[in-house]
Amino acid sequence: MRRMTARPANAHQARLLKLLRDGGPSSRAQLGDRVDLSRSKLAVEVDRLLETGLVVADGLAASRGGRRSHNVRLAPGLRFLGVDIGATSVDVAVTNAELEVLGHLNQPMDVREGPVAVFEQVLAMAAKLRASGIAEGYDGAGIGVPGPVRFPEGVPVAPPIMPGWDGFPVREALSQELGCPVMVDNDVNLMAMGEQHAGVARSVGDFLCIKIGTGIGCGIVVGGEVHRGTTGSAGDIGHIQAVPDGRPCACGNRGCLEAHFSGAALARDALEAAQQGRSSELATRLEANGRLTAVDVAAAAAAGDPTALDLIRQGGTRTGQVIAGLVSFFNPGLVVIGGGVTGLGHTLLAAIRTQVYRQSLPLATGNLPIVLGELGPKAGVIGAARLISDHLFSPA
Amino acid sequence: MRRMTARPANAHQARLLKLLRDGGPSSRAQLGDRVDLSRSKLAVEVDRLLETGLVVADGLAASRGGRRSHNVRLAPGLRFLGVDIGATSVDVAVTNAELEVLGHLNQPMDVREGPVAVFEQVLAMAAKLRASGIAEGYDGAGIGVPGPVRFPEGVPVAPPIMPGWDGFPVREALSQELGCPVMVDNDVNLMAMGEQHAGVARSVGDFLCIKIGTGIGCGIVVGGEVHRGTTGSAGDIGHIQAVPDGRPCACGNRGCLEAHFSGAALARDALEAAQQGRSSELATRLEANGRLTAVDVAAAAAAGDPTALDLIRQGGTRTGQVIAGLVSFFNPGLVVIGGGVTGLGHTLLAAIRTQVYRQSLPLATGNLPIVLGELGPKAGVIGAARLISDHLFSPA
DNA sequence: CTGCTACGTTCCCCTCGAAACCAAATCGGC
DNA sequence: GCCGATTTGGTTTCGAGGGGAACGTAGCAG
Repeated sequence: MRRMTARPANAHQARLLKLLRDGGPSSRAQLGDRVDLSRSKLAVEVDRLLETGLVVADGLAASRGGRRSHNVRLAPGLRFLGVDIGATSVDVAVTNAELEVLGHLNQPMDVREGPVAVFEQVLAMAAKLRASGIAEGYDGAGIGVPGPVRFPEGVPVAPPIMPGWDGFPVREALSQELGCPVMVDNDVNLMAMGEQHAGVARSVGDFLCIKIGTGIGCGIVVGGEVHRGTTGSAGDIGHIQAVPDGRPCACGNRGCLEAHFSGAALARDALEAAQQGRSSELATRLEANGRLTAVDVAAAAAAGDPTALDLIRQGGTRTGQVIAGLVSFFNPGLVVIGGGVTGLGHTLLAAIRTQVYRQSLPLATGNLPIVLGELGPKAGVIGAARLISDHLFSPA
Repeated sequence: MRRMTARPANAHQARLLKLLRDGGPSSRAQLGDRVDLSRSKLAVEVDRLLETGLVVADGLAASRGGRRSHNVRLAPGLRFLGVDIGATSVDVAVTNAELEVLGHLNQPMDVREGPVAVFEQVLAMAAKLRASGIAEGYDGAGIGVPGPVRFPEGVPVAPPIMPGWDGFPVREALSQELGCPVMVDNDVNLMAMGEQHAGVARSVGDFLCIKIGTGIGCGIVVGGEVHRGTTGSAGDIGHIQAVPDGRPCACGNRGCLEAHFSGAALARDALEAAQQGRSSELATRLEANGRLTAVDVAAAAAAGDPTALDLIRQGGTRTGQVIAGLVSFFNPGLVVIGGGVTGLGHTLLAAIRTQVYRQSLPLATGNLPIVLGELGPKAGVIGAARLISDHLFSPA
């Protein structure tokens, strides 16, 4: 099929496209309720969108006591690619224009293999999804990388855990390969956008989204918009000091949060506990798999292993200490916990909550929900799709 | 004279008023360069503003090679009152419409005496300024209080250091007394607005403004706008844990930044040092005045007293630790240090800088100026005047 | 006096919003 | 079951408002 060529001609059309994306098929009347336009102007702009093909008629809606309305919807053939590059795995998904996930693949992969190898993988996965029949092509792609990004250019800058990517023109390269527009952002920001679009953070203006995976980061949403900071490194909380004179960290300092709690730190701690004979549960799993990850700790904790539970609680407490500071500072309306360690579930959440509620000001915590993300691994790819759709659904 | 009765009728007029406020007297052509309006529309709106009396003709400008332009300016008789209520003193200033300070008074006062007593004081100071002839009346007033504020209503909420103020209708009460519109905000936010308007933070979109006075707080500016948080307590960093299991704090926790460094903590430490005979310089000053404040420590440090220098350095290091975390999280383009302890000057600044540059990520600190505010005690009152002018120069 | 430049105003056309108007469905009464 | 009242959705008409360009005006330089 023909790929998306048109772009909204003005802010009104952009607004309408986003309403159709977020609200699904709608009548002109429904659109009119949500946008500040006269009915005549609205009709004109909808007609123009129909002409471009971005929007198509979608039949008559059921009557609600009067004349039935003619629904319109976004072109059903539009397809966005959402890519979430983690430290140790890649997620690729295809969505329609309403950002519903039509297909989703995950593959282990080491980001340190560099952009060329990773892109090969991503392109193969995108091709596989296309081959499965859910997409005839891609109208745009969003991609998240585990490090700071110079957002306007779509280029990673000084990413600690993916040194080979520094300055690599991710946006340009991927756009060339895929033949469609591409936007790049930090993976944590995309997770925040995902939970904002389709998860627990719907209708919350200011919130924090803590992603605990191999590393640890924080998406910051202010007034509905992602805050990226002056150099694109906002939310990089992994190297905030959690323990004075604590463990040495790869960054050169001591006591960084990430050195004390993260997927990587947890795996190290679990290994140590197993080898020192402090946990038979973990030792068994080590013997079975030859290595230990956060998943093993989660399983051991679920089986009631006290050492595993302790590791999780301690990590949660450390994380909670840092979050408590951020909550006092930022006064968010919601804190979302997500990322690979969500499997640790409510043990982790409870430890974090306890610490935050104890340490932050009552005024800031009084009405502050601290919850797990509800989209899991889909948050990142949905956020990525949302990123590119926000871009494409804006005036050219 | 007649007080300001008119308000801008639309967003264009609001924009023009703000341009005249920030840029001083201007010609229609100059305004046209800074606003996206046709020359015809611009002329119409300027004429309407002239009719309302908010704007007046200001003679002809010098020629720049062609026809001379007719300047316009904001009504010269407009007067704003800026009030900055600190924990231990009150600042009151009068500005013209361009927010230039025409008169400024400061008086010691304990905020814990409650709103009624403080208001009496403030009104007396406002009357004194008016009596001096610089104002015939006030067109609006901005007021800063040292605690969280429910911004839309202008009411303090659960302020720790001013318990008698909780829920007191500051905005309404003051508006009644002064007979003009009033806006209320946290004092730290106003300091940030002041430095943004007329100080070091001009033209910086994202910055932090750390105010170290009796307590310690932080104004957060995102995209040029003050971030107040969900419950108005954003920036309340005084109770972030700086020292695990550190000193007990009035808030019930231990190791809060404010318990280890602030005007109050510094005075306590200085007293202890003097009494323990660790500093003859401080002991002399204690004997002379019967008490010690941050000013004494500054003087002792200036005289080379090692204990005083040590106290400042240690405080700066503690503060720097917390700021380092905030910088990693927020990635600002500038950090401004202000408040009562600015007298400690570069000793303090150096300690803060050292700590932040050591602990934060290079990407976040690489191009990050950390500077002292340049407006001193005027920052708060200018910010207050700016707050009310922003309000009055917006469509009703 | 004659260009030249900059400033301000006038005129025309297009856009947009509000309201009247037209169309299509349900509901209720007989 | 028919018919009008009611409700909801969509279209047309009309007038105010705003942008662009042409035009008029005021100062400077030679």
